[in-house]
Amino acid sequence: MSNENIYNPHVSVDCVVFGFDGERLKVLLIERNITEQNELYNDKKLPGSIILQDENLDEAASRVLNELTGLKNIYLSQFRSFGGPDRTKNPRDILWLENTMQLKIGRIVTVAYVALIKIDRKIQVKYENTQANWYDLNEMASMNLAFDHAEIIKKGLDHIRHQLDVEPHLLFELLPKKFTISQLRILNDVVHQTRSDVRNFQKKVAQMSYLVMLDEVEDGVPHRAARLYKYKK
Amino acid sequence: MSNENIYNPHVSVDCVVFGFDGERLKVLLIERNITEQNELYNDKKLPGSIILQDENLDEAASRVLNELTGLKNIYLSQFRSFGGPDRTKNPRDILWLENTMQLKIGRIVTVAYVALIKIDRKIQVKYENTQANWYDLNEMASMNLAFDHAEIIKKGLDHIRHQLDVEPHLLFELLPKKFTISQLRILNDVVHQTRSDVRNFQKKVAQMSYLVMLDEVEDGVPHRAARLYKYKK
DNA sequence: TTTTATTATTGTTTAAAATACAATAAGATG
DNA sequence: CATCTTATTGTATTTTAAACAATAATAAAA
Repeated sequence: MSNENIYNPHVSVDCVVFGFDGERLKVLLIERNITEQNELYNDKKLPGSIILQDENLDEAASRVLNELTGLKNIYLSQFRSFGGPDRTKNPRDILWLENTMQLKIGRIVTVAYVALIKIDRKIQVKYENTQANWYDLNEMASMNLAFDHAEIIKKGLDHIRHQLDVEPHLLFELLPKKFTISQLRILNDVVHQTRSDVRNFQKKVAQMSYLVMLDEVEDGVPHRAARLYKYKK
Repeated sequence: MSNENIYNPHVSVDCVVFGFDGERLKVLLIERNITEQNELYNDKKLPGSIILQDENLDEAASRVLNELTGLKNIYLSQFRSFGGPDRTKNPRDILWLENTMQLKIGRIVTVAYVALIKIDRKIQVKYENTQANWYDLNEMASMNLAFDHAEIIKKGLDHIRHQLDVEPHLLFELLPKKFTISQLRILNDVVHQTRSDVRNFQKKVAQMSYLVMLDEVEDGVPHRAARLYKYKK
């Protein structure tokens, strides 16, 4: 079809965008509505799409994430590709793809990216009928996800856990600009699946020269307010 | 062309296979001979090729590596994809692809794999005109490599360095079945780009319950022979 | 104002791991 | 037997990680 000149329908990108709500890790998903035999069916998918012919993979990921969520200047990092011949075999997915893309779709190899962002960033959808929302990672099991997106999310989570071991500074991408040491500790524990000691954690933090204590405390808590810090590399 | 039914000419796999010769890390490359305007031109490429339509990525990597090197039962692990629209723009590469594949080739996204193997494994090429050899990683800079294979090798090396931090047991894939502690230490230093202390390393080794001391010593050295060990998980 | 409840903040002791450092033993060769 | 080369081994020190609880600050309730 004519779109083949613009799109490369054999390769796509998908973005696994993580956020942190103060207690748990969340992932950003797009609502998908499919009418199948006059029944409205609703499920979720990762922000992703096929690439353009004249576009490298990183550019494609940034573009697609922006088109579907309005997010800009997000540091996306490629972590894995998924390309089994069966990943585009679900009739519901095929139907949706052909409706959305106006293209005959065969096998698609997708290149997956992860990003860590502050959960309060504004999500602004550009197309009607599209909606993007944060979902709890613990609820993935009971959620209807398109294609092999459940597997992609799981692998993405594995990847950031490793990545945050290697580059601990990336943690601060998930926190608000001003945060308390408790927030940092809870996030750290969620990511590493540990329960760290409050005093020992404080000691570690004291050695982080890139952590700047502010002259402010948190607001709106019904008890003693904690001091705020910011990250400065 | 008719091969499109069998091959998926938009996606390929490439294998970065590492070996260790006792002193340095090596990578396995395929010789490539191209006749260009009656001039014979010689360079190297990674073992890799486009995938089949009905084949997942891991299977494709195993198949292609076997076809080009005779290696079987190699643990290949995917580490990154490369898909810039310019990666198949070199006329020499285009010519070679179309001659070899009998296909009109456009843009190809390649999914790259790494493997660690014992350098004494038999390499047996199945096609005439093809040859596979080990090359020193330190000589990459002065070597003619096809496509973006220089970059892929560099990223592959980065990847195994990280991977070996996380799973140190993978080191033993690179050593012969029986090895000395010196060999293990030198390999470890090459991989981590360190110079470890002989005594401290011995101490670490003593705690590795999966290292079995054999009742044998190395052979053919013009000085005191070192004891041999084997790895047993 | 006082009491109560809730979370914030802070040190010390002990155990484990990493580092620095060199003398002696074993075997090969002439 | 003397010499050369590499293998093998221990101790002291520093650094890092882990275990463990009392007091301070503030908000809310009495």
